[in-house]
Formats: sequence, C-alpha cells, structure tokens
Amino acid sequence: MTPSPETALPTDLFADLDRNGPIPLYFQISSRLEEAITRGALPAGARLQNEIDMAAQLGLSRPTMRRAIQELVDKGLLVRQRGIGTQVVHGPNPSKVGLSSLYEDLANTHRNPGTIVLERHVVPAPEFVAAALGVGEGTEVLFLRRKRSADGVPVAIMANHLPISFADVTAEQLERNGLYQTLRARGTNIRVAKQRISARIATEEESAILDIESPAAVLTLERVSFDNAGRAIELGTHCYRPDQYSFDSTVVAR
Amino acid sequence: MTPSPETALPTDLFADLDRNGPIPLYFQISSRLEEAITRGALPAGARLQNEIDMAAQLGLSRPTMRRAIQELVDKGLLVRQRGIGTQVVHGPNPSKVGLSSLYEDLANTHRNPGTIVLERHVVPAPEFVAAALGVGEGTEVLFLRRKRSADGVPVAIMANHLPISFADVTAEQLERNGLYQTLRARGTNIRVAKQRISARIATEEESAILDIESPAAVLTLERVSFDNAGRAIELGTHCYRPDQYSFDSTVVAR
DNA sequence: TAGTGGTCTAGACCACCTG
DNA sequence: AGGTGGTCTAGACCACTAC
Repeated sequence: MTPSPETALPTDLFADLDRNGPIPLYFQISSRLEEAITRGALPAGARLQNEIDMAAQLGLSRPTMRRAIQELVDKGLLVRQRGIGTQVVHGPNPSKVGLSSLYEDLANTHRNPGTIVLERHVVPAPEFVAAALGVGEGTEVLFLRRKRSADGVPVAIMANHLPISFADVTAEQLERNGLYQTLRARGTNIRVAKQRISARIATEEESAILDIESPAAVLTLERVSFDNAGRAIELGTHCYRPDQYSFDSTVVAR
Repeated sequence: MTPSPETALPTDLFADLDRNGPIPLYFQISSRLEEAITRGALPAGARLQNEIDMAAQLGLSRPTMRRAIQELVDKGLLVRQRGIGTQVVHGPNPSKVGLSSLYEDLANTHRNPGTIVLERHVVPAPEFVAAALGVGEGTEVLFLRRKRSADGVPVAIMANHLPISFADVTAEQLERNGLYQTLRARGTNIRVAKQRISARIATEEESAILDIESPAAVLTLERVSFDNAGRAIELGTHCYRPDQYSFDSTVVAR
C-alpha cells in the first residue's frame, strides 16, 4: 500500500494561538485539528505532516505537538504508524464518547430534555447499594426515580442511590438541571464511572411509563460514579427505550 | 475532607526495571502499579507519593513517571487533583474495557469459547455495508454469520461483512481462532472501532439459535473496525444473550 | 539510507489546594 | 507559604517502514 500523499495543513488553521492564556497550547492545537477533520478540511485517509515539522512551523516543542496529536489518536480520529506517519481515520460519523449524562447527550443532539421525578425517598441502603457506595448495609441513602423524555417522547427511567449527604437535593433542581449538573453546582465533579450495559424485557410498569407495547426490550445501564477524590458518589440503575436511545462510542486499542 | 495519609510504595515493587530492553519504562512502572492496586497492596483511597519524589527514587525523569501514572488515570484506577495528590479510586471491580473481541473476553474470564460458522458467502454489498466499508454498493464482500458459545451455552450470533480481500478466510480458521486473531495472523491489526450498543426483541430464529424462550430481549452491537492505516476492515452486526454477556467499561471524564 | 513516530532526559514556570 | 499536579521547552537516541 502506497502511503497517502502528505496533506499540508492550511496555514491559517493555527492562527491566533494564545500562548499566555489559560487554555493549554496542546488543547488549542488539537481542537483546531479536530474541527478541521470533522469539517472535512482534512478528509478521511489524509496523511498529516510529520510532527517535527509541524512543531517547528508553529514554534512549539515536539512534545507539545505530540500531545496535541495524541489527544486525537485517543479519540479515534487519527492513527499513527512508526515509519509511516499520521493519517485521518476513515468512516463517516465521528461519534461522541465517554462520560456524559443523558441530559447533556440529549441537549447535544438538539433534543429538548424533560424530567419528571417519580420517587424521592430516604431509604435504608439495600445490600447491593451499600456495596457499591461503600457504606454499611441499612445506612440511610437518598433514592431517586425519574422519567426522562426528549421532545415529549419517553426515553428512560432512571433510578439513583446517593449518600445521605445529598439528601437536600430537591426534585425541582433535578427537573430543572439534571443530576450531574446539580452535583456540579454543589462542587461535586464526577471523574470516573464503572458501568455495565445489558438488556432485558421491560416490566409491565416500565412499559406503561415508557409508552411501549409489551413485550418490549429495554437497554439497561448500571453505573457507579466516583468524584475527584475517588469516593463513590452515585449508583444508577437505568433502563432506556432502545428506539430512542443507544450507546455510541469510539474505542481505541491500547 | 482531610487528604489521606501518604502511602509509601513497597520498595521492592519496582525492582528489576529493565532500562535497556524493549519494554518502555513507563509501561513497566504502570504495570507494576496496576498490579499492586488490583492485588490490594494499594487499597482504595490510598494516596500515592508525589510524582517528583517517586521519579527521583526510581532514577527516572519526571515526564516518564508522569506518563506511567497517567496510564492508570486513563484506565480509571487513579484520580489526581492539583494541590492534593494522586489517589486510588474506590470501588471493588477494576473492570476491563475497550477494544476486545468476544473470543478474548471469554478466554479472559476463563470461559471456554466455541464457534460454529452458520453462513459464509460472498455477496454484493447492501447499501449500509457499502457505506460502512467505504466501497461501492453492490461490490462483492465476504459475509460471515457465526454462533458463539461459552462452556457450551449459546452467547451470541455474530454477523460480519469484510472486504473481498479477506475472502480466503476459512470457516476452520474462524472456529479455531476467532475473527480478530485470524486477521492479526494476516497482518491486519484493528486499531479503532466505532460502535453502537442497543437492544431489541429477538426474532424467532435468533431465539431458537440462542436457546431462549420467546419473547426475549437481546443486546445488540454494531461495530465498524479500522486498521493501522485508518481503513475500514469489518462491519459487525451482533446480538447477545443478555444473561450471558454484558458490556462492562470504566469511563473517565476528559 | 532517509524519514517517521516512540521513548527518555533535565530542567523551568505556573495554577491550584491546604494550612 | 509550601506542596501538589499541569504545562512547556530543547534537545537526544532508538525502532520501524519504505525505497
């Protein structure tokens, strides 16, 4: 296979780099590169200049340029081969990935999210909740159950258990901003989550809430989220209407 | 919240570093650290020494030490906070993640994988296959359909379309080694994949093959895989028995 | 042989958090 | 004020690929 011809980068792509501002240089570079790829200015299969020349042209050190490129390799937009170069991955849909909330997912795809809080109780933690949150069994925790919709169509039923320190979270906050944004406003940032995606037949009650005909399949997600300090913050047990929601991701071999 | 006391690393944890061999230093370090965490030698919540001291103790430069730690941050095993330090994430199950084949997943969990090739044809590419593989509609492609099982229990029905250049892949190779390993043996390494996970009700035929009672839910995966050079190599359309398989992952906020 | 990315070093300055 | 991680520089040598 003949390597693709080298694609010179548009000279103005990296104009206006802010060398003193708070935004890291590598991030400014990778953002502009990503935008050029998704815009199509760098088509699938295009080969980039080598990183040393690019660094020199931009007046950067090589490690900084490498880091910018590596960001996009990790996102699955670029592939690199020693001795060959760096190329844009084929394929039409650069899909989103990672740790986002349903609320943000829907907003990003321009669907108008809606929330109804179905239940909100302080309950003693069942065994599986206690294990996930790292508290003693029977410890009081906050239980939430919400119905989520997009443009008026039911999308998901989401159940959450949180440590009792979040017991002052109100239904109004949840319906207005979503759970993750509410947590952020309280200074709690989710950093890591461990999750399991599976499927099952919806119960009669779920079918009614989601407005689907039994028997129906639902997509399920169990997720334990951790904050900056590595503490368990939230256990989520959700089910989604598969015709309204799916999990898209780009995975990269390590 | 008081920061956890600093945990001194076992002095022998990093003995026998090979400074001249082919294995990168950062990888040797991160592997040993990961092993110490999963083994429990570094318990959940433990705070590591600062990276500068660790680098000095091991006779490494700080960037190399940083890279080793960053590997584990990206895997979701560690969290870092400026001004605070590096801590081990809570939670019991450091789960696997990323781009693996079903065959490897099953082998890793000590379940004996089995494969039966149900279909193997060269067919003209339907529109959705042509779009995914970046070939013209109607171009000949290889179509495979396999039944996968673990310890004799049906787990999945996997359908794949590949470019015609892989038409010499035999049923025997697939049943013996799985698709990805067969591709690797031919010098094709999957580097990136874009995938979508959803769910639906199984068809009667699928229920029969998977040995489940209708109506049943199946977990579905659509995946387009790309090689080192960014070329589309494979389109997979799979369905899984949710009681036998689920998608576990650890996600990290960017 | 020439060109590419992969690794590693030895520093520097800065931003953020805690006391 | 002191300690932490976050960023950046300016080099060096090596491994792999192509011709």
